[in-house]
Amino acid sequence: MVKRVSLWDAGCPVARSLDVIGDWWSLLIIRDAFDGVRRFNEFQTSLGIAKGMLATRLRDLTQRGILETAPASDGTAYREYVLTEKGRGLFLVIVALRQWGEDHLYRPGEARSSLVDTETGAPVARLELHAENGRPLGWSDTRVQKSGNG
Amino acid sequence: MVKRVSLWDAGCPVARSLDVIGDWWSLLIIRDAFDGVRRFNEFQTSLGIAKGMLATRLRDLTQRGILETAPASDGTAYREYVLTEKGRGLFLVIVALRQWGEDHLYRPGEARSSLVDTETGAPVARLELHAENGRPLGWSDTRVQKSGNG
DNA sequence: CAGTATCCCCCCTGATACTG
DNA sequence: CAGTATCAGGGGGGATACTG
Repeated sequence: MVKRVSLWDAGCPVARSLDVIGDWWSLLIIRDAFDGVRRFNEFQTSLGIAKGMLATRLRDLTQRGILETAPASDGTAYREYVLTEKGRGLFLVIVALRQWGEDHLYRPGEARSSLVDTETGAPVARLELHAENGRPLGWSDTRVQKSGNG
Repeated sequence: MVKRVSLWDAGCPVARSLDVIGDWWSLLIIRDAFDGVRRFNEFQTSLGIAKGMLATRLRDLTQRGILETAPASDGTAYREYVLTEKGRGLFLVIVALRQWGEDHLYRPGEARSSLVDTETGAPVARLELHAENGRPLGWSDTRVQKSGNG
């Protein structure tokens, strides 16, 4: 972000997404937002981020339509930061990152958080890609069809 | 990466993943690798990245077990960079980023690449989260169960 | 609590030149 | 082609102080 080189115009949705949220802090802020964090100070202590950086990131994410501010729910004069619908659309990105981390970045038995179905308390099913007809698809079963850059 | 602050130890798989691939260039390199890019120069021209940066990133990703080098398939003395199984595990992260970009970052009719089923040529199905029993799950139907930091 | 303002360093990143 | 080496800059990012 505030990118020296922008791949926005490359015609690849992956690059364009990264242009918007592809920096270290943004996705962590968004992750916290999904976990119910709403206040400036909550983000700050949760992430250990410098206040100035946090203010900048919060402002950027708001300008990009990923967060929006709302009056504080506790009646104080402060703002709260909540995900917009566009921001909530990033849920699967977070889930995919979580799944990969669980798969490849932990030693067996090492403590970690997990995502569960609120209704049953059971872990959610693994994320999978499918074809139109429901057939499971691996990376080698797909191809990027270019109308611009892939 | 080469992070001043590391959230590796926070017990959150999302943070740990971002610690490994959470910078601008890494995911773009990985995206290219999924698209069949293998050679140093291919990456360089495809991304417009500086050679020094590319060399560093390639080395980092290799050290982290996401890429590995192989002898050039054309018989030259050079190396090729290919995804390991761990690297291929990032497929769904790329797909999720692509889907979000398509959903929220393009004007109607704007040219962009898309992911299709090689066998049928049809676009892949939308990525979705499900419960153990197959019920579709939205972000509000889930909860992060902490055993560490969420 | 929720920021803004300031200072400052370091490293990310690009550009260029050089080597095998 | 596939890198390595070196230089230079800009801004990401932390720390601290200040304000409402």
